Amino acid sequence: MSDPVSRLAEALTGIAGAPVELERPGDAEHGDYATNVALRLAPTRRRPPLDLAAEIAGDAVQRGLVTAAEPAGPGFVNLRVSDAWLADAVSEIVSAGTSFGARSTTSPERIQVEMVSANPTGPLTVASARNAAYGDAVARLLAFAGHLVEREYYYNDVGAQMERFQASVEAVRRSEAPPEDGYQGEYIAELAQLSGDPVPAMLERIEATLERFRIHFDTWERQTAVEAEIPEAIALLDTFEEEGALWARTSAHGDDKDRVLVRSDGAAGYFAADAAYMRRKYARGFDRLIYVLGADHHGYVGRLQALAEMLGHPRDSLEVLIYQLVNLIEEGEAKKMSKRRGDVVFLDDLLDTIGVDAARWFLVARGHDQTIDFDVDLAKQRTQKNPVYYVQYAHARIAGILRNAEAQPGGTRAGPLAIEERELVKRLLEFPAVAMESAERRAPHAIPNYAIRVADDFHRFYHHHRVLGTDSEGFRLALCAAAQGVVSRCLDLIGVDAPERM
RNA sequence: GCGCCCGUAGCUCAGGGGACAGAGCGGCGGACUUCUAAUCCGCGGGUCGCAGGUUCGAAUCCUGCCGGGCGCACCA
Repeated sequence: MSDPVSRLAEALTGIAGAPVELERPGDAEHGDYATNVALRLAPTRRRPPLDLAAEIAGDAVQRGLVTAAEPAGPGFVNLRVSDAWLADAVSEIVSAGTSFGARSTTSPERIQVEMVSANPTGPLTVASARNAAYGDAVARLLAFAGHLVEREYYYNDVGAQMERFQASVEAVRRSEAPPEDGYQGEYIAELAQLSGDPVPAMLERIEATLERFRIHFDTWERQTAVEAEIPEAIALLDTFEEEGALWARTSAHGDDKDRVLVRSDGAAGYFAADAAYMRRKYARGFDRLIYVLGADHHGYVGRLQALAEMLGHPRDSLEVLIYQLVNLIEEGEAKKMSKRRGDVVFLDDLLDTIGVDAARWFLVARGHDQTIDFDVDLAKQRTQKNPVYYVQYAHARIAGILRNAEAQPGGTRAGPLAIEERELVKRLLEFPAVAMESAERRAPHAIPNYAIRVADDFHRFYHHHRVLGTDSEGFRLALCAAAQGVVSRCLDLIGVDAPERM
């Protein structure tokens, strides 16, 4: 896939003889684009950077790639593109439509993203919501980049936690107090109204919440189904017996220590289920497995990678994406959330309060390596200040213009492009690189960040220039259409609506 | 003790080798006969935790230290 900027970079690469990356200088004096290729090349070419820069600049202008190019600073090449180049770029964005910036990968893979996977012992909390918002945004980015992505939810349908949960519901049904270490909360009482196993009902509720959060899971995997295949998995592993237990020699594959597969009491350990589950995933034909886990699970990375290797798969075909936790702030103090204690914020409550758009934006807009302090009381206020509305507003404004337009986008412009027009076009042209890097780094927060910049440039353009009824109407309509496409794509990549009206 | 993450403006955070470090919020002051003022414009605000190192160049990479968060089960 190509776009105007990467084609320019490729052409310059041909001139320089080394990969050229174009950046947008912070200072307008430095032109539209700049490259540091001369600085990088200087040591190996044994020439002063500025000489090289001058040479590259000269060639670039001579070959008509840019209208101006000059060496600058310690050895940058500053480039200026023509209005015509930018206008052509706008048409290209418009005609590319929804595929602008898409399919950036050169090697499409079949990828499974396993995320959320919260035990069905209660409604989803804001902690799981971050997992969901982050994991789904990564999944969307990967799909946009050209991969085949499936989302999976894994849950325990047996085990101590589940028994406690079921016993808690049973207790309420018998009008008794919940067991010690049991679960409390209104939802337990609600489940007690129904008959039978509360687990399927809880799962239905979780799925409904996730769908409301605009996340659709392709598959749901149960622990019992996975556990049935433990023997097949163990057969593939390097194991040894010690003190009556069966161990996997994960330490030979980079893990800190070996892991128990079968306990001395004969019961299968959790790691055995991990192994069986992973074997099953690979057997289903995925090229890449992505696990989305909270920071409290970062200790799993080593053992999961070891497992992948022991099962005969490349270590890097398995990725564990770790995001930092969401802290609840109450009266200025961080509290660890506990579902059993009941001091949690449920995702549904958050959505009732601030809505899906603000919630998804809020949870994905900061880096996943950054801990989020979630202040319940501030959530509602914060929503009014949420930049998501700033971005959505840009989209709605454009929709309004296009609604009122009688002419079709495209066509000529009158006179030279205004500074606001040039800035907006260049901003839109950044999108393919932003989307690609965001996908490759599994860093979806770059998208909302970029979307703010686009909205910024659009609002500025809007304020300074009228679209309809001007001599440049055709071009400006195309520019609006291009901006609308990029904004709506950005919002879609993080699961936020792009409203036609606000 | 060991491992992972974080420390950038009053607050919340971007920036992950390049040219004077950015945004939002908050503060102050301006702009609506207009395609949506949920907008725009201006002002103020920073020893990029500390100390070394690598480099032509470090907020960015390396080492150590300080501070904060999260983990280190034959639990699930």
